[in-house]
Amino acid sequence: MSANRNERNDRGELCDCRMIHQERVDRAQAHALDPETVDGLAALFKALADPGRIRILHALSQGEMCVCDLAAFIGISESAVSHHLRMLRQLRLVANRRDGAVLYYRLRGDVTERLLAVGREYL
Amino acid sequence: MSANRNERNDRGELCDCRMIHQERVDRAQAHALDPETVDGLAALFKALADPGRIRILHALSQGEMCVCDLAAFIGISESAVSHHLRMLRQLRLVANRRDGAVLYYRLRGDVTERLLAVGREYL
DNA sequence: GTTATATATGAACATATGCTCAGATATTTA
DNA sequence: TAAATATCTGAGCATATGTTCATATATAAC
Repeated sequence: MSANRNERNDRGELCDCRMIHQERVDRAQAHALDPETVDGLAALFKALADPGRIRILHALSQGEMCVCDLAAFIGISESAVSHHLRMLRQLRLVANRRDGAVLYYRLRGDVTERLLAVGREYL
Repeated sequence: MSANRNERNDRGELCDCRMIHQERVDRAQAHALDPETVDGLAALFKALADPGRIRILHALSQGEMCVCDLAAFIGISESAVSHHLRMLRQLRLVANRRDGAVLYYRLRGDVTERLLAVGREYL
C-alpha cells in the first residue's frame, strides 16, 4: 500500500504519478480500450450530448423528416439543424434521401434508439 | 406540400418557421420527450462524451480504484480525475467508499456498462 | 433563361468544457 | 500536537461547441 513514484505509465513513459495499487492499475491496463475505440465512443456520445440533437434523433425515430420540419419542431434555425445533421451524418447515425429539393432524413441502424432507450431507463 | 408561415410552435409561441409537412411535425410533437427528459439524457451522454471519462468508467468496470491509481492509469493529474469523478458522482454513475484516507470509486448501476456495450457494438 | 425554394457551408462570436494551479479539507502517522 | 498523505475545490485560461449570419449550391417553378 506504499506510494511508488517514477513508474512507467501505460505508454512506457516515465511519470511521477503516485500509484497506490500497482495491481489495480495493471488490471485496468490489461483490459484497456485502445485509443481508437475510446475516441470513437467519445465522438458517438458527443453526438448525443446536446438537447437539440437528442430531439432531432428522437423525432426521426417516429419517421423521416426534412430539415425545415425539424427546425419548426425544435424551434431553432434551419441552419443550426443542418449543422447538427451534418455531424450526425458523418457519424452515420442518420441518412437522407432526396425528393426534389427536399431532403428527408431518417435514423440509420438502431444504435441511436438503443442508446436513448438505455438512457431513459436510467433516468 | 406548401410552406406555412406564422404557425404556433410546440410551446404555443408564434414563429415564422417554414413547415412543409404539418402532419410530420404534429407526429413528432405527439411523441416528443418532455424537456426534463431531454436535459437529463443530454447530461448523461455529456458525461460519456469525453475520452478521459470513458477510460475512467471502463477502468472502473474492471473493479474499484482510487483517484491516484486512475490518474496514473489515464495519465492526467489527480485534480483532473477528481473533477471528472465529481461530475460522474453527481450523475450517480459512480459511487465511492472510504477506507482511511483513500476513496475507492466504483460504477453505480449498470447504465454505464450497457451504454458502453451498445457503443462498442456500433463502432 | 430567371426566380423561388430547400439545404449546405464557412466565418464569427458567445458560451461551455477540460485542464492546471493554488489552496482547502480529511485522515493517518510520528 | 505537527507533518505527511489522499482527495477536493474554485479560479483562471485555452480550446471546443452551438448558434447566427451571409452566402453558396441544388432543384423546382415560371
